[in-house]
Amino acid sequence: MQEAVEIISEKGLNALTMSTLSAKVGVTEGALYRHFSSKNELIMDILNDIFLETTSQISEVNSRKQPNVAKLQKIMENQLFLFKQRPAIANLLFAEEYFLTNHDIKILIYSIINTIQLYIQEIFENGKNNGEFKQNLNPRHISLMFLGTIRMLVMNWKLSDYQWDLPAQGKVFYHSFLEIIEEKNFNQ
Amino acid sequence: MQEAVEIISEKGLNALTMSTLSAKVGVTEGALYRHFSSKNELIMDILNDIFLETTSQISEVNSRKQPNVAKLQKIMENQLFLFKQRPAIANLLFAEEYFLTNHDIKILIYSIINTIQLYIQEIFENGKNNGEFKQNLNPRHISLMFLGTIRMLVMNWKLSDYQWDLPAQGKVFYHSFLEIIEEKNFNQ
DNA sequence: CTTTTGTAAGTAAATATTCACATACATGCA
DNA sequence: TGCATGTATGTGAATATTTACTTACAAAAG
Repeated sequence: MQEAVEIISEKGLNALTMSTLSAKVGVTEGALYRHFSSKNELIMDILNDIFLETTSQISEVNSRKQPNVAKLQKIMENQLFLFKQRPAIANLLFAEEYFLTNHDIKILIYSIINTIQLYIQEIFENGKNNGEFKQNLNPRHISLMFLGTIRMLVMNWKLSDYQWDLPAQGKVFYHSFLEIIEEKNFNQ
Repeated sequence: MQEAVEIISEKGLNALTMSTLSAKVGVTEGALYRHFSSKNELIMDILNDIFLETTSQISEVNSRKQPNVAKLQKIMENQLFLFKQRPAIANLLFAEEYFLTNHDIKILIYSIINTIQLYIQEIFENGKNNGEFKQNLNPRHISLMFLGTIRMLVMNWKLSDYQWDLPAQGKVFYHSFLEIIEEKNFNQ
């Protein structure tokens, strides 16, 4: 699974075939089928790992005793750092198109993104009740905008051939984002 | 090219092969090569059409004598309507992952998205100078957020199997978006 | 009679998956 | 300790299918 993630990170989803994977691992293709009943199962196992890793990271941040503004920043930071370290994660999470014909994988990606979105929505709800964020925010909408911004950032990053630092740019964007959603009169 | 777009709309990018296309058009595969030297050329020709169509639509809106708030709404409306009518356009524009290994196509997609982004950035700049939008907006950042929101919306729509109306939801989102960027004291 | 457009039948390479067979290793039993 | 047995893991070769693309030849059209 690690080697598969590496292939995707380096050469994209299309490059992940049972042949290239077996070559990279150093076994024959048949050996792979001792551990995964199909290529789809392999991909779904990887996605499940990403699911666990991402959600545990987010829920850890979520449980902290911090302002919601700080939580949000930390989540964005973590996520972009993850993408920087292992671009395959972004490749997989942003590849609905690729798995259009594969129902199970599509559903899995959907539930991952959905779960993340709900976590973030919760932060916006709390921050709104808190008085940290403006009262006219729609938590659901703003959480989707937040994720959309991250996605757009990652897309630009990929299309630029990873020429600039993703987490650093993320920070800049986060401040722009905060600028428009934060309640200025808020005092801790 | 029309038939190709239809295949992508109905069954996704993976379903577009020279074989399926020739069957749909009603000719042999060889005949396709009388008109397109390669599959990549076919895709790039389609992308170029989308480029022209989209940018001409946007620049038409841009040239109107309207508040920038209205321009922005019209552009979002047009774009989502386009995606609704021909989902292939969204499939193609949001498939960087798919074309990761194909440099020319990647560049083309990049330049399309970039051009659109710049158009929108201009609207934000004008609206800011105008007093329509808040003065603390970063036009570049906010335009990417705007596009990211559209993209997220389309992604959710696709993952939901097109079960809800994209332009209608877009309208709702646009109002949420406006809520946070609009200068409330602005009078035409 | 030359150019365009088509066909029919091929190509080689790549794809995921399967098969019969081999090896390694741990466990249980004499 | 020595041997048998079962299970996990590997090999190597083959499978059928699909892929983009090509080629030799024919009709059609200006």
